[in-house]
Amino acid sequence: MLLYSHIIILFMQELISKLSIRVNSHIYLKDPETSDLGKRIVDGGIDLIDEIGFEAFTFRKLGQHIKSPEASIYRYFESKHKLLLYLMSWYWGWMEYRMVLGLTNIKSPQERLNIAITMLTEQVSQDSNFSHIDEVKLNRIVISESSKSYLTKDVDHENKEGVFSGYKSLVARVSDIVEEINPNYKYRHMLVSTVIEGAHHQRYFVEHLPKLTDVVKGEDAIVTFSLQIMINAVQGNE
Amino acid sequence: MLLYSHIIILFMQELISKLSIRVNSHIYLKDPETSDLGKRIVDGGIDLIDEIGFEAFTFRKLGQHIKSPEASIYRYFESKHKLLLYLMSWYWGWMEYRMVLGLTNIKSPQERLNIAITMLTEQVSQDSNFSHIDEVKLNRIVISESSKSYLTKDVDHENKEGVFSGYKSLVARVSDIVEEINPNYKYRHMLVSTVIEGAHHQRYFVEHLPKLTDVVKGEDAIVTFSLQIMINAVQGNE
DNA sequence: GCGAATATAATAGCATTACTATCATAATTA
DNA sequence: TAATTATGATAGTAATGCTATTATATTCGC
Repeated sequence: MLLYSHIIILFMQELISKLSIRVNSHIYLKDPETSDLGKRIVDGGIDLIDEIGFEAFTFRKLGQHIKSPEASIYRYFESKHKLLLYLMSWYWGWMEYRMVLGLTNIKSPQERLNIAITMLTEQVSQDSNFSHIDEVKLNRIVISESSKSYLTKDVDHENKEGVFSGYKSLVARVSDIVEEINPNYKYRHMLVSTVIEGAHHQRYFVEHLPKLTDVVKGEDAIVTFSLQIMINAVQGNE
Repeated sequence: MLLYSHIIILFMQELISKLSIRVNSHIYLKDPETSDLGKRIVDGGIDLIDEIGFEAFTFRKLGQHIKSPEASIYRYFESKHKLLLYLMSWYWGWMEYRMVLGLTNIKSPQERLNIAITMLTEQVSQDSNFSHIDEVKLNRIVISESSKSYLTKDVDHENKEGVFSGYKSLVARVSDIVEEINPNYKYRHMLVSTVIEGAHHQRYFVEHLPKLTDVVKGEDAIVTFSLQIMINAVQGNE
């Protein structure tokens, strides 16, 4: 029986490794998943943004990094901002995928919420199922750069094109679990997006502005804190 | 008696209007409060960043806006990033000042926490006490640009110079109230910074990504939500 | 296997940005 | 009134954020 489920898991992994995360086509000019250069742009982009930060990152530098001309990169992405949107969108798509898998067959909504929030707020480790992308570096980029993907004057236009739908869909999915537990709670989307964004900020603060956070020995304080906030809010008396 | 306190308030306002918010001297090359041009740079900067956003904002455009040469602005601030730091630092200094005033003579720590969180999360209205700065516009800038002031590769260095001390001191002050109410709560700094940042993000979402938040008729949902999170966490059973 | 289409490389160029430098003139201060 | 200091006017430079052009690979249909 144990062996049998093990085989199923292997089969699923085989299946998953051939799947790719779908990213809204308005983000790119040419789908980077369809070519070797495209993948090198994405991988190299993750590498370089993680290393030097989004402000210092340029397509010229990326070109040097992956040994391809700057102009070739522009055939895939209009601007570095669009590349960032691509990375964020890929990340949320990947997260949602993992979450759906992690929640299958879990009946209790309380347990589902626990799993979802833990997944969203814990430190990410490498996922071998999605070949070429380094999820650990990507997670660091999400932590320090994701706000910049929507805090711009183009948000409204980009939002209309659906570039944030991956994130919104994830938030909606978790909010639905909250609703299942307590249909009277009025702020479920607020709660979920606050906890997700909050956890990212706190991870950044731990590294760079420790006075703004709390480090507790022997536990992942950010996960514990996030779970507490969620549970207290959903089961709250008000 | 009522008239007497009214006179005291007028006297205090008179006093305050002559005070100015102290900003860490590492942020500027020359204190903008000391000259007419300096004030025009700050005011015009607030105006223009609010209008076109921080990405599109340049010192050349600011020069045209305030009808002074670009090079003159560089005598006050090294870069537009430093100007942003200045604005954020001023804002937090102003907030802390208002908070201290708003909390004087309030004994109950619960009530103090309520007042502090309401102040920090509600929509800002014009404060005539601090002459030349438009606090409403500045609050919009804090909402949409403040994350960019620390999400850079220079954080650690800038943090060492004390550039973020205004924000940290405010967070510490509110965290102290939390400690007063429940000294066993382990995550007070996390809680406070999450709620402040979270409220800003939620205000942004209401305008631009409404699917990520909840709008409730007849109340300021962001303030209510923030207060609930605080109270639940501090009085939480865990 | 060959020609046609398509993708990439190599190179150039151009307007804007992010500054720095210089010098003249105005305002302040000793 | 001279000396200092602040501002204005103007220039210049390296890097950024692109677009364009042409040449060379690579892939695809037949």
